[in-house]
Parts: sequence; C-alpha cells; structure tokens
Amino acid sequence: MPSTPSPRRQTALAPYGRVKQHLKTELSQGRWPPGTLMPSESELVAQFGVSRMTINRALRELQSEGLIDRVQGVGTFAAQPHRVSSTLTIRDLHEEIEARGHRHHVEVKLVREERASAGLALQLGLSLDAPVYHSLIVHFDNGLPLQCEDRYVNPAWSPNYLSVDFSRTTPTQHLLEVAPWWEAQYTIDASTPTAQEAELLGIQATDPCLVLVRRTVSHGVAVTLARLVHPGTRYQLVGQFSP
Amino acid sequence: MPSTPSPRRQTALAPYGRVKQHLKTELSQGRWPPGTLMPSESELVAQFGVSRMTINRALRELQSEGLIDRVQGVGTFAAQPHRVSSTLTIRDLHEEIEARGHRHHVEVKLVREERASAGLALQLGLSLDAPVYHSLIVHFDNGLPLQCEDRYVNPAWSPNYLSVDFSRTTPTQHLLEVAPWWEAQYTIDASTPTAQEAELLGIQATDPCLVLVRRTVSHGVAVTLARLVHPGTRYQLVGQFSP
DNA sequence: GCACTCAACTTGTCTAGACAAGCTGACGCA
DNA sequence: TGCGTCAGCTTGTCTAGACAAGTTGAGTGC
Repeated sequence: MPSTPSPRRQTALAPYGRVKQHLKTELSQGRWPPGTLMPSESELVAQFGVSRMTINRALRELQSEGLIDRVQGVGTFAAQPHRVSSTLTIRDLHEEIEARGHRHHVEVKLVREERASAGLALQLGLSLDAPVYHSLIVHFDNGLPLQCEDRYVNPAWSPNYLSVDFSRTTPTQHLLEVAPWWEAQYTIDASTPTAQEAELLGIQATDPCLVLVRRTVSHGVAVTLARLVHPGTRYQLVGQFSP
Repeated sequence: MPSTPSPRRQTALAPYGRVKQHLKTELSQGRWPPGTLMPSESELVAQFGVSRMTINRALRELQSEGLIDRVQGVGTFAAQPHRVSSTLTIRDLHEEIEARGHRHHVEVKLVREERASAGLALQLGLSLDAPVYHSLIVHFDNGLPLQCEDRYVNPAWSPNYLSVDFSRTTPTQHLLEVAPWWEAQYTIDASTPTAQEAELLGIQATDPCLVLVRRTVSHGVAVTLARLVHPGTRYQLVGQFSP
C-alpha cells in the first residue's frame, strides 16, 4: 500500500449523497423506529450546512426508495417495515443462457397462422376466427431442453412474424423490436406439462413444471400471449431484495 | 355532463410533471427510437419556458424509471427496449388472504429448539450443533391448506421466538418487527412435496408444488431460512410490469 | 364547553445563476 | 499524416430565496 492519504472513495460523494447515506445508515441502525418523526428539512439544513434544495433532494430520493414517508404540512417519518416485495427479473432466455456461458439453441416445432378460438380472441382482443400467429419453440441449454415456448401473436403487431428466423432471433427479441413499449401481466404456477410438452421437454407427464403465462399489451392493444413451461428440476427463478 | 370548463385533472400537474408526462408520451409514440439523441436540457428549457432545474428534475426522474439514459458531456438518449423484468410482490400470506376477503388461520405443527445441521449452520452462519429455532406451520385459506411454512430462525435475532403465539402473529410479521431492515435472496421452483408436506397440505406426493425458498439477512447476519411450499393447483404468483 | 381563526410550522415546487466535470470535433502544429 | 490543444457543447450539482399548500395547536369569542 502506498502512503497516499487515501482518496476515501473513487469519487467523493456529492453533498446530497452524503446526506442520503447518513440518513440511511442511521435508519438502518434504528435511530428512528418505523413511524416515528424524523428531523425536518430545516433541521437537516442546519445540521449539514447545505441548502434546503440539497436536503430536499436527498429526502425525495429516500422516499422514492420507500425508506421514508413524507407528509406535507406534517413532517418526515421513518417508513414502516418493508413489504416483502422484490424485483424479479425475467430475462430473455437467450441472454440468460449465454450469460451463464452456456450454449443456446432452439428447435422450431411450429410456426403458422391459425384461427382464434373464443378464449384466445378474448385474450388478444381479436374477433372469433380472426387470423392469429402461433409458434411453438423449444429452447435448449447446452443441448438440454429448458423451456417450451407456446406463443400466440396478434398479427396487427407483427405482420411478418411467420417469416422471422427464430433460430437467430427469439420471439421475445423480435417482439421487443416491434413493440418496444408495453406492459405485461403474468402468473407463475407449478403444474404438470401437457403430453406434448412432456415429450418436447423429454420429461415425464407427471414431472412438476414451472409455468409462466404472460400477456403483453402495448398501447392498450394485446401483442402476445405466451405460455412458458420449464422442467421444475432444471429451472428456477432467482430474485433478491435489498432496501 | 355539466358545461363547466372541466378542471383538467384533480390537480393541475406541476411543471416538472408536465414535462415528464410530455416526454413519456412522445417516447411511447416512438418519437425518439431507442438509442437516439433526445433534446438537451437547454432546448427543453426554451421549449417549455421553465428553468433548467425543473427540466433537470423531470429528466432525472425519467432516468431513474429507466426510460432514458443520460451521459454527462454527451446528452440524453432514449433507453433501449425494456428489460423483461418486473416487480414481483410476495406479500405476507395473512395479508394476502385477508385482502381477498377470505378467512386465514394456521395450524402450528411444531415449534422447538433444535441443533443446527452442517448445511443449516452454514446457511444461518451458526456453528455446528448450535441451537436453532424451528417452526412448521400450515396456513389455510378458507379452511383449505395453502402453504406449508418450514422455517429456521437464528435465535440471536429472536430469543423469544418459541413463545410467540403464531395463531395471532405470523412468523413473517414477528420477524419484521424484530429485524425491520433486511435483505433477502429467494428462489422459486416447481417440485414435488415431501411426504410430510403432502400430508399436511392434503395432496398427493406426486402433485406439483410451487416452492419458494428464502434466506433473509440483516446487517450481514442471517435471520431466517424459510421453505414455503404451495399446492400448484391452489396458488400462483401474479405480477405485472408497466413502464 | 364548543367552534372558529390564525400563526407557525411542515413539505412541495420553482427560479436564476453559478461552477464543475466530461465529451467531441475543429484547429493548428510538427 | 498524426497528434495535442482547446472552445463549446453536454450533464451534474449546489445555492439562496421565494411562494404555495397542507397541518397543527394555541388562543379567542361565543
């Protein structure tokens, strides 16, 4: 170690960052139990010797992180214990597999136009028997089937979906290009695969699977409905939460 | 409809909010394709007739929402299509069931002190054969078993864990009080229950289950390790993503 | 005792200006 | 040609002051 006076961090934290850090530390040490009143902005101004806008920014960011609650006219309060919630990242499977350093390839089992059934028409906002694109693709991780992707696509969003080369572009990647702005609802449950899925995944029909169903909407119009089936023994979702 | 001049919204949006809203709308309409350069702060100042700090706040918040990328010295860019990620909220089961308007009750199958096995000692940061608290509780939704909660607790965090009345307070609630600040990692997968779990949940040993394993750490010290088993047919996780 | 008023506090927001720090491209020099 | 310098752009941050809007509690009048 050289005897330089050690530059603290890579870069000295900006004042608003110092205030934030300081409050975070004290909060985590229980200085203000959940629900109790914390110092007002003007008190912090006096304590830290910075302007009110700087304090305000620090507090506003702590609020957006859910660490404090602020009420106009009343004060700033330490937030109640965190909800047990977290960010679950569901990455594009291609990216996820490559990130692991594994090899990813797909087998396209089916890509064709079909007629929408009643349920499907409802989900995708189409009329009954309207044309809809249907793809069935199996994703492999180092040669082992990891996901069965059964997907219906609204032709209005991707007229050329049937001619996409899915061995080079995953449907997810393609749809992200076509509709970069969207919202989605999904459900995750555990169930057994259909007979076809079991065969495609090379598992028994009784083996538990992690099933993710996702419906994607862009500008209020349904884009796609996907059912992603994973062998329970080979795939798990991982998440983490930190304050 | 009365012929009043319609007060727009409940409250007129503050200037920074108007700027944000405006940019969001144009972004979602593809005015700036992902990766392209957006107007600079000074251009927006001229366009909206507000001060730079106001523009800056709008842009800073859009950045924290992941909608734009900003590079000092270069400019502001429309962000790449969203990662397929979302917020998954795992609420306390008691809250979740009551929120549905259902009745929640538990059966406490086991609460006792045990000696830590090698694996458990590692996970909880204890020494081998150190005392550890173990609880096994089944949660019911309207009388139907919904979750089997198998939990180990570090006695250092909750010395009186064994004397908590879990028919009134769920372990999650209790631990949130004891350690309001924590981080957690979890995994979700699909598998079959153990024989004991199958019996407690009233299902077949071959029925698929959604299994959530969560390890919670507070201030660098492990608090608890929980295995939550849900019948796949009765329970699913629901999430959503919106930009 | 009750209801009302209002001063004093809180947070929410905006402004105009300032300086720092980082990037880029044009320019000039060898 | 190749390289270094630097003006001119960008974002990042801070300041001191101002006004708005919401809450609270003390005091006043009935």
